[in-house]
Amino acid sequence: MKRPTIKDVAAHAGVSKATVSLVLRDSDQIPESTKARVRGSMAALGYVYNRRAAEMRGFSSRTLGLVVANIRNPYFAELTQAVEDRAHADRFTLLLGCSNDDVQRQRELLRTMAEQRVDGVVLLPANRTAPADLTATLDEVGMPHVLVARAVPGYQSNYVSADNRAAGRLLGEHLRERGARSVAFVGGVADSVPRQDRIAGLLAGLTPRVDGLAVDIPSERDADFEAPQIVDAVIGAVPGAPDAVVGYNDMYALGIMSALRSRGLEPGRDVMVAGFDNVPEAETRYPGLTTVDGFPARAGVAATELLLDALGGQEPSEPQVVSLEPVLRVRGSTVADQT
Amino acid sequence: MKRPTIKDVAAHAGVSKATVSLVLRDSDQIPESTKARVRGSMAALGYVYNRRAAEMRGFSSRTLGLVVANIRNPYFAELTQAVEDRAHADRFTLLLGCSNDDVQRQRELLRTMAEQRVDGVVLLPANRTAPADLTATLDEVGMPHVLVARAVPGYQSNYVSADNRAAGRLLGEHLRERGARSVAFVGGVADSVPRQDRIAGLLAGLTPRVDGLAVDIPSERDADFEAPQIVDAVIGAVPGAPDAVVGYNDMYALGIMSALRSRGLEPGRDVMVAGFDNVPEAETRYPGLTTVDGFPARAGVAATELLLDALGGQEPSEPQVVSLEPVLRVRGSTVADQT
DNA sequence: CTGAAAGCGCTTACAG
DNA sequence: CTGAAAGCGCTTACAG
Repeated sequence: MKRPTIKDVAAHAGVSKATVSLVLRDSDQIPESTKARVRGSMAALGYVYNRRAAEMRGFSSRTLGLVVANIRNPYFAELTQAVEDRAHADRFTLLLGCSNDDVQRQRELLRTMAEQRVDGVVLLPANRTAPADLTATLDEVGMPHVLVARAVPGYQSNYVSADNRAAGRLLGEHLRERGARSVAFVGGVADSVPRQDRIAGLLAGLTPRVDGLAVDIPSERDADFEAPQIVDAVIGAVPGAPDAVVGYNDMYALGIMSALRSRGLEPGRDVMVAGFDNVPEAETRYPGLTTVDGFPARAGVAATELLLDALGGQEPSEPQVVSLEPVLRVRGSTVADQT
Repeated sequence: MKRPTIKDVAAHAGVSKATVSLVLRDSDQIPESTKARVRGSMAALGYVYNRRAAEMRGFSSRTLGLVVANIRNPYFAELTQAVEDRAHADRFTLLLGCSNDDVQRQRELLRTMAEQRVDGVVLLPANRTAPADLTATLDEVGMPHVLVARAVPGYQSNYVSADNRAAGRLLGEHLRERGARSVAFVGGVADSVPRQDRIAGLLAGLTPRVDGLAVDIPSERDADFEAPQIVDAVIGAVPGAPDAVVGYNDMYALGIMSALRSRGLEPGRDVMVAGFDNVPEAETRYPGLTTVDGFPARAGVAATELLLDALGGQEPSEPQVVSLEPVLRVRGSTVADQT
């Protein structure tokens, strides 16, 4: 029941282990006749290459780690898919971990990945990750890495993200042009960097017409998309409804649209709604959701390529920062006669 | 720049490699004083345990593989998250692969996972997977595995899935009670087993009131949720609209709801809409989407536990089949006065 | 063109 | 209580 090794293959084919190893790498030192015989033995025995044994001779494990906060947000799912695609294209296998925005769990996952000897790791940090967490789990362990989507203030490293401030500004300017006078911001964890950046940009874009948020309702945990309670709060907090409700991301915004409708308010006509990310649903729902594209697939690809580059170089090079220029997608949720 | 090994730790602490190894496993043969000293050396050197080297002495890699068709469907995302959670609880790390419903790519992924020596694999098979594919990539390689969500006809193995036929029947009976006389079925790949089961169950539930589908529009690829074109076809094919449109899954159904609305038809009032899976959005959208709960998280947990059980046993035991009893969730998309 | 030997970083009997 | 030695499945110079 034990798995066959090159030793078994060698015995079966009547050659040495070294020859089998050379056949595995398709070396041109070995004549085709021998290769064919050895390959026949492999097939006959059901031999499977043990990459992890090979790795011990100094080879790369050809695995990358990906730790995400969760995978249920379509933005993260799309990013995950892109990282997997890009890694697969270079024949890397992906180890996946979901931290569920739990810093302790994130630490365990990063540690395990180091023990598994991944070549490097893409990290979408859990909310409230401290720089010291990453120093301990990444730097001290000498694991090449790149952060994506969420910065960790005070921690220097490779980093790929949409420019959240610019994204907020685009949305703010659009809402101002559409005549918004009071704007509510809903969802996201209070102290998260992307949230603060989005709000700061939004306010910059709204000025001078609006000089602050009418309502600002963060959520306890990031994947809490239970918009109904939130919308109650929004509507309750303002005399009449605000002109516009901006979700921390599209998932919140879509929830808000449904909640408004359940109260007889039509998004785009009675209240403007907008989000961030441009998840696929933002386009296909009716009315379409105005949002700022964060290019999750591009972010995933860019992060993976940054990581692969870092693996190539001997010297730990300067931290690279890639900022994706956001693009506004105007749809029916803010302009009633658009789809 | 090379990573420290137990040899380095041993030298630093003035003990033998064997002692370091015993400290790693927290053996009670070693006095606390020695342990403390050795651990101090580990910390000082930044030592990271090399699990893959340890594995070569016959240890498990403590990794599981998960290959899914894609991760963008929230059903699969939820299932993936559940598998990761359950694996993590037993201190297993997950290797993730996305086949994108490409059989060739699925084969590569399974092969890589075998080479990486995962202990076993959970597979959500790509559409059109042939039994021979799995025999070659799983059985001949001796890799413990469990299929989930989609059966591969003619292939015997551990299998976890919702009972799609029962799910279809529940929905069919519900639509019949609601007075449906013509029903369109939309989305999903034509020859997929779950699709055929859902339709068969649906028709059984609709009989005798309805004796066939008014329209049946499969999609080319599984993640094509572009409902607009599909809805055109649905509406174009029937004199007037059909009474009810059933999506192959909730993603199609949600797309249909939006598309209907964009044509001035209100789901639940003018046309009934229903789906399968009960993704989170089905509940939070307005109107809520009537659907049949397929319990993705439970399926993921059950599959992982089946796999972990199979790893424990020496003998390859009889294939286990777990069928999750579906539950109908009635919401506003078929009953206008419900939420 | 192919084989014998050393070594990757661990663990595990077996001595002492 | 701790060390020396063998071995897990590979690869890589080095001989022949």
